[in-house]
Amino acid sequence: MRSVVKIFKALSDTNRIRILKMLEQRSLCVCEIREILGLANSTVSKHLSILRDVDFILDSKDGKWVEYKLNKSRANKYVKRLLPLIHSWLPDDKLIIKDRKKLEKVNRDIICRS
Amino acid sequence: MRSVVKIFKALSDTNRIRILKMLEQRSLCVCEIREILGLANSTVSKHLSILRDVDFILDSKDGKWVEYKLNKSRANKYVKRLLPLIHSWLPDDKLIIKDRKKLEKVNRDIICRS
DNA sequence: ATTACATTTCGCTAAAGAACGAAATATTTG
DNA sequence: CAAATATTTCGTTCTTTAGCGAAATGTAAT
Repeated sequence: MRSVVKIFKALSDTNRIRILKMLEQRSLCVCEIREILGLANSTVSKHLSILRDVDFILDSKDGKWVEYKLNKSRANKYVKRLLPLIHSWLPDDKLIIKDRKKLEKVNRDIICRS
Repeated sequence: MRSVVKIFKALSDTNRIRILKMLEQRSLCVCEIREILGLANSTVSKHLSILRDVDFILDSKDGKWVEYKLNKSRANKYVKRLLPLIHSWLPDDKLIIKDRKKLEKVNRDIICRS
């Protein structure tokens, strides 16, 4: 029960949904996400830890960056079902489309100076 | 976007999940749910309005009671996908099983005196 | 090893959400 | 119509959560 509620809580925030939809396009580091969402680094890091805690995303080291990507492993029974649903939803959402446009131009070597 | 987040928010509360799982068994009025959850009438009513607002449940009049039931109409694209998932989840949850046991004995003609 | 820099943790503030009781609103039945 | 009762709305309190900046941590490259 606790874990189900926790999963839904993780999904009940606009910025976390935006993050998941961005990660459908490609892996991203914290500062790239910060740039697109327009939030503080610490806030983005918190959102990512919430998503990671319920197995929606995985992290790995890439040079000085931490790469975040969707967890497609199908190991978590809830994530396995919910990720495809989210993937199929919001195809025409203005905000999501705008995020994806920005995503095409973002280059972590340029924008990452905190 | 707003509606997706709202749907997930509606699902991110233990008592609302308990209500949905109870309604899988049968239709219920507010005071029956109040009895099983052990919450105030007004609190239960609020939870029900949140679930109804996102189309998870429907209400109808039955004598002096308002009957709540799951919305199985498949009209809402999000509800259509999520209700079956929730139905398949938590089959062994202690709390859910206990709720269902109580449900078998609950009689609205007896317990509904507020 | 020192510097640079990406990320996380910490402490705080402001907004949102869950809970209650009491008052208001039906609605049924005498 | 009046009394009874089921439900909703309102106002309040307490807890949780999102957000920030600053400090701490960790890693890479000079």
